[in-house]
Amino acid sequence: MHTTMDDIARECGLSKKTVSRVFADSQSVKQSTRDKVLEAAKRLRYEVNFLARNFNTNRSGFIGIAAPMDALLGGAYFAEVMKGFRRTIPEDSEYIFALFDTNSNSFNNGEKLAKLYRQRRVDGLLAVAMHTHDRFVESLGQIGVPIVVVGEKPANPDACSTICNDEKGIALVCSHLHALGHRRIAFVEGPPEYSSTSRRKQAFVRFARKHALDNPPWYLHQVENWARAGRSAAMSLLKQHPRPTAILTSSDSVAFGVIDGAHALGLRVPEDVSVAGFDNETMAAGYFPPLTTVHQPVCEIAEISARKLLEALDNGTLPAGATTLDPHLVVRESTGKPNPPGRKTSLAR
Amino acid sequence: MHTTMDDIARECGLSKKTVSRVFADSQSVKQSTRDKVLEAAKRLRYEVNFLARNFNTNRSGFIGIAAPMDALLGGAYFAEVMKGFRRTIPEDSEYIFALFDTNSNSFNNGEKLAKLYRQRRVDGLLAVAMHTHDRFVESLGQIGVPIVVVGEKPANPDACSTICNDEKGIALVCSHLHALGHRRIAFVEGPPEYSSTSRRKQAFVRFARKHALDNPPWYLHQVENWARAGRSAAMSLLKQHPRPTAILTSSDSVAFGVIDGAHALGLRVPEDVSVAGFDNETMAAGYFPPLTTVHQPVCEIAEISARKLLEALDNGTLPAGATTLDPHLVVRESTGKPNPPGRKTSLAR
DNA sequence: TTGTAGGCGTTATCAG
DNA sequence: CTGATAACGCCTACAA
Repeated sequence: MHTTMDDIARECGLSKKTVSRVFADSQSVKQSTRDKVLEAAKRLRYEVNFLARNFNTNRSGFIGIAAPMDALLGGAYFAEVMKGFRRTIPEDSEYIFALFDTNSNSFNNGEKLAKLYRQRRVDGLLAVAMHTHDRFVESLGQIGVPIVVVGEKPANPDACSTICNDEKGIALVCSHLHALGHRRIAFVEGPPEYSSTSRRKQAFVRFARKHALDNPPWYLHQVENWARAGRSAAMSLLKQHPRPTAILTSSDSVAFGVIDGAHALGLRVPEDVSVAGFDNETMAAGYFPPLTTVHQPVCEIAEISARKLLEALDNGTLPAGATTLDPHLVVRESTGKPNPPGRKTSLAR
Repeated sequence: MHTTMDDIARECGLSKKTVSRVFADSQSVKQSTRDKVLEAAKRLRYEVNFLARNFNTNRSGFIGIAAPMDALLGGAYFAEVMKGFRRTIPEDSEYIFALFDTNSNSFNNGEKLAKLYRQRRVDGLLAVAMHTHDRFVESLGQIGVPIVVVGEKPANPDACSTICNDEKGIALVCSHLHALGHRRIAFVEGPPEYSSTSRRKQAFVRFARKHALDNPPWYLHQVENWARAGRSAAMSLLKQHPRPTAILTSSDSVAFGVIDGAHALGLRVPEDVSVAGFDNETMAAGYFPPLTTVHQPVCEIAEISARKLLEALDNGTLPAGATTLDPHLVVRESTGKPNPPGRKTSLAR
């Protein structure tokens, strides 16, 4: 059927093993022999049979990308992540990417992923946008699958992950708002399915304590889902007295909603209330007003994750714990000085 | 190292083959034997070694998705396509998706894809957003790789593809504009890298001829790239005399630019000029004004493509030619009646 | 319903 | 630098 190494060997009057060496790129082959083999291979249209090679080496050559596809696939986040992956593991490398949806039933308990590994269908895994309730990292750690969690931090401290320094990010925005004169800053926290959400809230709480902000408990608001949740959160926050002069959110998506909510109440952003987000999503720059936010180095996070995995596939050992990358502040037009206390706001009119 | 069928066989006092039958889901195994095997497998944490199975069956179990990743990954189009794929080839099927970037150097000449197949790394291929200059379909047809082109139509009429009925789509918008009273309709054509672009233009030209529209040659405009190209096209079109009363584009992206261009000239849409697009992108509904456009059944196109591939993987034969799905018109606010001839337009003021 | 023998195409071992 | 022989773990014949 297909040409095999045997055919090439016979054609060249060599042993199978020598032919094998040529394609395995081993050094110990005379140049003339190598040329002869390559010529014959070209002539007979020979290609290495990876099914056989993989069987032999016990490696599939596939790297799995595990992610909640429905939520991620249309977004810029995943596009950036993939850019980072592909930059580090290029098309012409020995690896190919395989896609797995973590939202499928069997995934969360780790069953499916454990199978993937025991069945030798993937050599390693990159887990993107892992949810806090996803259990596969634990299941896999036990069987020794190389897995790197991208952008989130699993509960298990030994798990290998690469994340953005959320504490620093929050400190950056908070300091920015504080410097502008804000002392009543509210925080709208997204859903707890991502580990970053709670890290960001905790960082905010620390900042508030440290700088003795005038923050009553109801300035902390947790919202259910991304879409529109920020809007209602803002409306309830902004009806309170005293009203916060700035609202910080754990994600841009929520911040967009907060801005809408403020507008719905007849408040101007940033004149009446400043709003800041986190993530620097594509829409952030084009929003009205353009959103002040924290930029996560998503592409770099992906690159580093992929590099760690590649090294693990070579060495057999994965560095434990989280690598942390610094974000930076992007100041746009949604934040400004708070209204002087005496001045009427548009809401009061 | 890993548990093998031999271990299970020994454990159960059976032959390897019987164990094999259990996992190959063959009927001819006594229930009690089957149970014994499954129990032992569970106890010893046995999983079939797919590397061995694949080697033996000469199938990888991977379906390749070939696409220009940079251009597609952030967009709603790819998300829809993947939704269709995953619906038809679910997570728990025997197949896994592998990703390939058609923009990589080696791809266009078909070398890389042919290799993928000859090396047995993929069983079949789904080509998304194939460019007209991509040559891989031809190269692959020759070696008999099952490949389905999704959403575009390759030059080779024997190639298997699933596309939207562009002729019908154009006829729908054109009729809509014609019924509103438009007789001077211009067409802005996107870049020729997608086969759909030229089909749409040709359909427009046919309509214009058939209905004897008053269309001078300069009403046809080809633009280089999607972003901002529509804008300048509109500005040059709308400065001509007589001015078109409606502008149709071969894609929404271009239509957005056209609207911007009209606005930049101080023209109102649709009062001074109607604008219609094609694709019904996510942004279309939220644009100002909301865009009248043609909705492509992208998800269904992907589903049908995947189904055809699956059948080919079973039967060994791929249906030749293109399957065509009907689009439908989505009338929004960017189209309206043309200005009565005598009335001054805002441009003339 | 179950078992035996052999082969799939590569790489590993160890010898020359 | 090259070669003979033996794995690797499963599946396909065919036989019992």
